[in-house]
Amino acid sequence: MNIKQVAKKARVSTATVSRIINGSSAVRPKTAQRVRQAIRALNYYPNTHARTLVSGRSRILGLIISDISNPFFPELVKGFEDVALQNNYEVILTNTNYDSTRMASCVQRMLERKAEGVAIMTSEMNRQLIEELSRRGVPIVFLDVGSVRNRISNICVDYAQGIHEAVDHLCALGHRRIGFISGPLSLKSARTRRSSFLECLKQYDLAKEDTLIVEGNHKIDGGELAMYRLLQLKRAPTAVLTSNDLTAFGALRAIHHARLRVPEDISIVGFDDIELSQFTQPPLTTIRLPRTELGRIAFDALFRILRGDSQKGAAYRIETHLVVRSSTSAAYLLPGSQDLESAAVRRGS
Amino acid sequence: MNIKQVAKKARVSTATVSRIINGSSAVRPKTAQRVRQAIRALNYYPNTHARTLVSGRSRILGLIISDISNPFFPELVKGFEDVALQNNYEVILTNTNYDSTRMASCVQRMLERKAEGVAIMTSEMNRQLIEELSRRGVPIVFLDVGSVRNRISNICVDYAQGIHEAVDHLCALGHRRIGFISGPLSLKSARTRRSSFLECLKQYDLAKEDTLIVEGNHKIDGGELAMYRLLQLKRAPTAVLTSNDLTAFGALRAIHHARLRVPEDISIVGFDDIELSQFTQPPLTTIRLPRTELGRIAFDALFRILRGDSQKGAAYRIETHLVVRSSTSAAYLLPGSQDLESAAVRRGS
DNA sequence: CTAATGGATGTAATCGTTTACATGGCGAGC
DNA sequence: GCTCGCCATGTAAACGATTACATCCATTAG
Repeated sequence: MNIKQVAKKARVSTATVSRIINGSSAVRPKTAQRVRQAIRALNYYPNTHARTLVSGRSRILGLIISDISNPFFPELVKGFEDVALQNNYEVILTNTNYDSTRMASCVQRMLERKAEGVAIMTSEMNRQLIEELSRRGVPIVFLDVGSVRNRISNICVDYAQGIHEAVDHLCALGHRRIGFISGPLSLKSARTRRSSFLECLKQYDLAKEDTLIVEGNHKIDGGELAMYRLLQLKRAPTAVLTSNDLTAFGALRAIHHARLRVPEDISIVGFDDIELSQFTQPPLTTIRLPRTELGRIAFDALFRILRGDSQKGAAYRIETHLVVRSSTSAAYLLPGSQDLESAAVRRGS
Repeated sequence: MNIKQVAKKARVSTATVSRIINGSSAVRPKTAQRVRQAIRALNYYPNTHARTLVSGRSRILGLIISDISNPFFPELVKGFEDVALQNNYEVILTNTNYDSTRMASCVQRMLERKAEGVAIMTSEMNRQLIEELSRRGVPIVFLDVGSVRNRISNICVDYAQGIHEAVDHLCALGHRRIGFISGPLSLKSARTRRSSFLECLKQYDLAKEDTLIVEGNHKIDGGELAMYRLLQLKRAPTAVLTSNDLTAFGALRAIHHARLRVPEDISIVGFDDIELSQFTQPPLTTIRLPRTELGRIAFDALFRILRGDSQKGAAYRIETHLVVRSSTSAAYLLPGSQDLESAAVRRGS
C-alpha cells in the first residue's frame, strides 16, 4: 500500500514511481507502463501527508466564512470548492460564527494544516493572526477589506452599482421617499451597504431623513421589526431598500400584517438574491450579488499567486445588479396623500 | 519553527518536547515549564502532517453530504463540526451533488487524506468504495441505510413517528382526505418518507387513493406543480402532507394562486422544520427533524468506535415530532360540500 | 576507437514528528 | 553499602513520500 511495494512489483526504484505519479521527468514508455500496471494492481494512491511533509505543498486551501447556515454562503462555498477541486486542491471550510475568538482558531487550524492559501470571506479579522499568515508567506484574499498595502488581495463588491440601479428603478416609478433597513451596524459589510445607500441618496437629491433608516439584524425578525417602525412614521416611505433578502422577507411579513400590499402600497427591494427570493409572495425585486462567482474569484485570486502569475495584494471587482421581479411598482399614492392607513381604508380592508 | 528548535531552546531532546505536547508520559515540572516557555516564545505548533505520518492518526473526520445549499444540511454540518472541533478533530466536508460519480471522488479524497472515520449523510452509495473504506478499517456511519451486517453504523430517523403525530393531529381536526406530496422517488429518503405515510394511512384506516399521492422534487417549484394537480382533483384533499418544507412552500404558493386559503380551505404540513418555516405565511406546521442533533450523533457514532467504546455497526435512532404552527386547522368543509371552487366563491373572492 | 553527451534510472538524504528502547540517576530496601 | 527498580530523559528508527545527485548505458561526434 505504499510506494515501495509499487516499486518492488514494477521492479524499479521508488524514485521512478514518484516520477510517474508526478510526471516530473521523462521515463521510458515501457517502464512507465509497468509502473502504471503495478499502481492499478495494488490500488495504490499516494499518502498526501508524506507528500506534504517533504514537498512543503499541501494542496489544501482554507475558506473562512461566518456561518454556513446563513443562506449567503452555501453558493459561495460551492463556487470556491468546484474550481478548487478541478485544480486538485482540497478545501478546509471553517465558520467563525461571527466571533473573533473563533476566527482565531480558524486561522490557527489553517496554519496547522499548512493551507497554501486562505480566503477570508468574513470580516471578523484579527490583525495578529493575519500577520502570522503573512509572515509564513500564506497568500490571503479578503472580501472588501484587503489592500495592496498589507499585501492582502481584495475582492471588492460594488454594492453601489446595484443600489444605484435600484434607486434609479424606484425613482423612475415615481418614488421619492425611500427607506432603508440596514444590517447590524457592528458588521463591516452592513455598514458598507448602508453608506453606499446614503451616498446614492445624495446623488439623486432625495430626502435624507434619519427616520427613514432603521437598523435590522440581517435576519427575518429584525426586518419585520424594522418595517413596523417605518410603517408607524407619519410620513412613511413608499419604497424600502433592505440590506439583505432575509430582511426583506421580514419587511414583507410586517406589511402583510399591517394589511397593506406589496407592491401596491409599498415597494420592497432585497439584497443578495438568495434562491428563495424567487418564491416569496410577491417574488422579490432584489440586487443580485453573484455568490458562485465570488467563490470562483476568491479561488482564482489565490491560485494566481500560487502559480506566480500575480502579486499578493491584487484587486478584484464584483458587480451587483438589480433583478426586477414583482415587489416593486409605481408609487401608488399621490404626493398629497401619503398616509398609508387611509390607503388601507380606501381599499376597504 | 519545528520541534528541534524548541528542544534546543529548552535544552531537552525532541522526545521530551513531544511528551509535553501529547501528555504521553510524565516529565519533571521544572523541565515541562521550560519547554512550555520555549513553545510560547517560538510560537510553535506541531506539523499535523508529520504527526499523521508517524502516528497513523490524522485527527480528520470526513462528512459527506449531498449539497450544502440544500437547507437540510447546514445545521447538520454545524452540529457535526461543533462536537468534532471540541474533540480536536478536523472535518473535511464534501458534496456529492446527488451524483454517484462524485460520491466516488468524495470517498477517494477521504481515503487520501486518511480520514479516521466517515459520516455519509446521503444515499448515493457505491458498494465498492464503501468496501474499500471498510477494508482499510475506516469506521463509517450512514443515514438510514447502514446495518450491523456490513459493519456500518446506522442512524435511523423515525419518520413514522412524526408522520403519525401529523396524521393524528389532522384527524383530530376532522380531516379524512389527506394528500401527500413526495420527494423525487429516485431518492431513498423520499421513498422512505412516502412509505411511512402509506403505512400510517393504513393504520388510521383512511382513504388511500393513488391520486392523492403526487411526486414532487423536494424543491419549491415541484411542490407548487404537485399541489396544482391535487387542487384539480374532483375530490381534492382537505389536508396535505409534504416530504419536505420546500415542497410545502410550493404548495402554499399554489394554494394562494388558486385564491384559496391556508389553513381555512386546506391544511398543509411540512417536513424537516427548516428555519424559514417559521416565517412563511402562515407559519408552517411541520414535522421537526432535529438536524443539529443528527450531526452530533453522527460524530458520536464515529467517536465511540475510535475510542473503542462501541462496535462498528451500532444503531442510533432519531425521533421526529410535529410542530404545530398555523398552517393546519379544523376541516372547514362539510362532508357533502368538498368542492374547493365553491368555497372560494362562497368567500366572495 | 574513444570521449563526450544526455537520457533513464537508482541511491540516499530529507521533511517533522512519534515512540520503542536505552540510559542515567536517585531513593528505598536489605 | 549494594542492588534493585523506577522515574525522567535521551537516542535513533521509523512513517511515506520527493528530489538532488550519482550512476549507468547507449548514442554520437571527432
